[in-house]
Amino acid sequence: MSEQNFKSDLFAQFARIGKALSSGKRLEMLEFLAQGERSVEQLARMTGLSVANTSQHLQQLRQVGLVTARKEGLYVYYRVAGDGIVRLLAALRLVGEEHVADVDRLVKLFRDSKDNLEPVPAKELWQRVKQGLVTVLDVRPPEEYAQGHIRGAINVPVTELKKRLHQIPAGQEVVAYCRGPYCLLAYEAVQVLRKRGIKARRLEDGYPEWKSAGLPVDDPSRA
Amino acid sequence: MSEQNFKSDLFAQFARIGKALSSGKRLEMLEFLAQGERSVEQLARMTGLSVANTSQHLQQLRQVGLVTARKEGLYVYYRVAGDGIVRLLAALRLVGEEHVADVDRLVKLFRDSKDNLEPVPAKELWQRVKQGLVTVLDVRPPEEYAQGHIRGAINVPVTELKKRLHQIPAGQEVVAYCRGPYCLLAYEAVQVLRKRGIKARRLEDGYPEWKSAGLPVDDPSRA
DNA sequence: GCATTATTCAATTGATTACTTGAATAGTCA
DNA sequence: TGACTATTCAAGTAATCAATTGAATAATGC
Repeated sequence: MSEQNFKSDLFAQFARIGKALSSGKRLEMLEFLAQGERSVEQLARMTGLSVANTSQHLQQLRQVGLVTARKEGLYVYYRVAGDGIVRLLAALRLVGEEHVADVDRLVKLFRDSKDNLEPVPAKELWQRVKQGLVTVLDVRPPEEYAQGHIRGAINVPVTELKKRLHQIPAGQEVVAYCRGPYCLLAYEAVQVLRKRGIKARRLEDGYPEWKSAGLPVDDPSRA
Repeated sequence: MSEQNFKSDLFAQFARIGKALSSGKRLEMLEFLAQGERSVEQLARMTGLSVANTSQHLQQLRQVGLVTARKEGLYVYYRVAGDGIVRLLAALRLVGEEHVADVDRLVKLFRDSKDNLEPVPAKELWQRVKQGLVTVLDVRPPEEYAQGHIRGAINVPVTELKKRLHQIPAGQEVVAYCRGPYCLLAYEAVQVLRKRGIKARRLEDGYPEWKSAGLPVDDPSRA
């Protein structure tokens, strides 16, 4: 095989991955799947697409190896194929934020409409967790928490936060996190906590980024 | 703006970048541009596309901010918009190698057909350069060398290597590098050097990856 | 001004894509 | 077994994309 053929064949393969990333709906699905596995119906509900359409998008993702599927009973559960995919999505996000004006505009609009004070970078958080200085609060739904979470985090979904405030250890700063940098759950949680006089900040990114950075997690599927 | 709208708008923007990466020819161009700036005609020759077609691909890349253009006289020179793009390409390559069976097959075929002994990782190379233990050899054409190269590297294009062997310091190991992990120039150089009894290896990646990793370069455009 | 050159624009072609609809498959539960 | 469910498949439509072709821009040198 000549170098020219090798190269164009190879780039054609990489382009298949690019094509899989060329749909906003597929990106949404990937981001959701980065939390843990999901059935087709869950993904359809979440993206607002028809089930058949969702299934077809998932098969495109599967064909290029970005997700894998597992059948259990009537349900087919999809999950991202590895941490490399989360890192690819992060690189895509970074390029978007740096070079696409519209992304910058949207993110600014989003951040300005929220309380964006003091997001905590992942590494700083882990330092402080090791020293026992901080309570890590996972505000995602219990199903997502159950599929893996930051080591030592406690789970109080944002929907139940007001009722379950007593579960938050007093006298210590709280850092809340959720699905990723564009997930609103942690913003909400921080607002709720601060209104009640609890010192609270949010993690800069979310669980998938934490995990793909190799930071400590509790992941029952690997235990 | 509701969270749902925000998210779909945002992912639609990221999808535009994915779409730009969904063509093998565009990926080839990006990889070539990662070496330094290039005119439209150079890129057309290099990809085997017509000039008009090349121009249109470049405009797609420009629209999503992956490349920028600069006009000088009759020529328009394109370049990648930042190091983040090189890292995005690297993440794409990694996912391809890990999850796409065809990529793995192609790469194996390619590597097996070449002498692939002992590629040197970038960080190891820089350790040894600092200690003065190794000669770094840039075997790309002088134009590419002139646009930036590994700090301290000497430039002998692979085409002239046999004639200019005397320029290689004797008694010291040589590490050759070129454009990237799928570039053949360094393989060739290693073969030539070894045939003449010079201890030689190749760098694992190429110049763009070295630079985007923040390792030291000599880059006249920043001087 | 005029010819030349690099690049871009505009219109056209055939191929590919997203989504819908309705039917087929495979597994569960009574 | 038969009713029911989640998922996938297959066919059709409208929209989008890659590449070609020929003309239009802009910069250079005479």
